[in-house]
Amino acid sequence: MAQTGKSLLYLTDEQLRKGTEAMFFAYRGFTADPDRILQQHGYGRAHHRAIHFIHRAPGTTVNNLLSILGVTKQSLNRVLRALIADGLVESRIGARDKRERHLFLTETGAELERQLSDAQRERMRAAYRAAGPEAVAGFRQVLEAMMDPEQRRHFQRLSDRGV
Amino acid sequence: MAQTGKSLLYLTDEQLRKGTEAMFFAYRGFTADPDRILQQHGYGRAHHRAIHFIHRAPGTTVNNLLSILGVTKQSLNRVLRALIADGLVESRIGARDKRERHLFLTETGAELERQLSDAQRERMRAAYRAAGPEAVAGFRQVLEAMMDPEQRRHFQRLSDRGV
DNA sequence: CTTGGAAAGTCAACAAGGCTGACATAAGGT
DNA sequence: ACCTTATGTCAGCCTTGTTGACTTTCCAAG
Repeated sequence: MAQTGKSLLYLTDEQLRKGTEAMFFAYRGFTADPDRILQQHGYGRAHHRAIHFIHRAPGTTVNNLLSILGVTKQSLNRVLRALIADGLVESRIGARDKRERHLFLTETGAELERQLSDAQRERMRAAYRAAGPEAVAGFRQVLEAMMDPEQRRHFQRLSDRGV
Repeated sequence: MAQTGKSLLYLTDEQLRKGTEAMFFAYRGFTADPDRILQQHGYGRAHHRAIHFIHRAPGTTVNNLLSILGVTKQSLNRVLRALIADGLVESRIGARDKRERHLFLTETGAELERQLSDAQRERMRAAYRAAGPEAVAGFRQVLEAMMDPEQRRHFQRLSDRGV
């Protein structure tokens, strides 16, 4: 908005490189806490992602989850099979379209989700608090601009439900 | 700075959840371009990381690289072996301490590094430009606050050399 | 000068989680 | 009746992470 007349020093290669390195190191921190919890349960990040988005969009179909996660159905299926077998996820046959499976977290699944999101939220909260509200707004703006259009659609669709 | 009297609405669980999802989707975009290039060369992200940090800190030792990347030496060694065999990385025995290997990019390695960082930088530049300088400052603040202390030390040490 | 320990490399084995390809089943739509 | 879609599953492969065990090289302290 008010950037046009300003210095463009923030677009130097050096600044951009710092941004990429910050992303790299921050993402490691971002996943560190959940990773520890998941390991105790014999799960990995793939399970976390499935659990997270099933929690966020209960009753989502497998196909929808596939397009959010951007993996193959074989890959997702392996993860879902484990979560269903362990009683964390329930798969219900669709009422209208009986080919579809609608996915839900069981109480056990919701419990693990809570553990994982609590841990991740705490780090996020600390970072947010340390940086302040304006920084957080900027953080989100840049991240959103960095997404591929399809990913941005998913992100915004999820946000719209939640706000 | 000026946040103390402000609304704390930016620290709600909903805002924090959006932050985590933004990180997830943005990181996918962040790695998408280099991933495509790497695939053409038969490499993966592990190779990219090695190449990036060898470029950033030419002559770094294997041990130093290990602690930046946070993987095991066996894992890194596999990657380095391939890069050395393919003539992208050169490993020179230390002058002072001959046990150490100092790592450098060859001209071929530097060429690939340029390709990769050009691609990644273009996406970063577009995101930065779209978001504006204040947003970028906030972006970096939040990311830095999200890092583990050890990762932050690495990040800052690299930044200090470069600025 | 010997010896302990650090730095590095290597081999083997394993697991997670991506991928492709092929195929089966069920059910909706034309 | 036929085609397509949604899902699941089997088999096999790759990358990249892990642990454990072992060797070689070499600095440095005793």
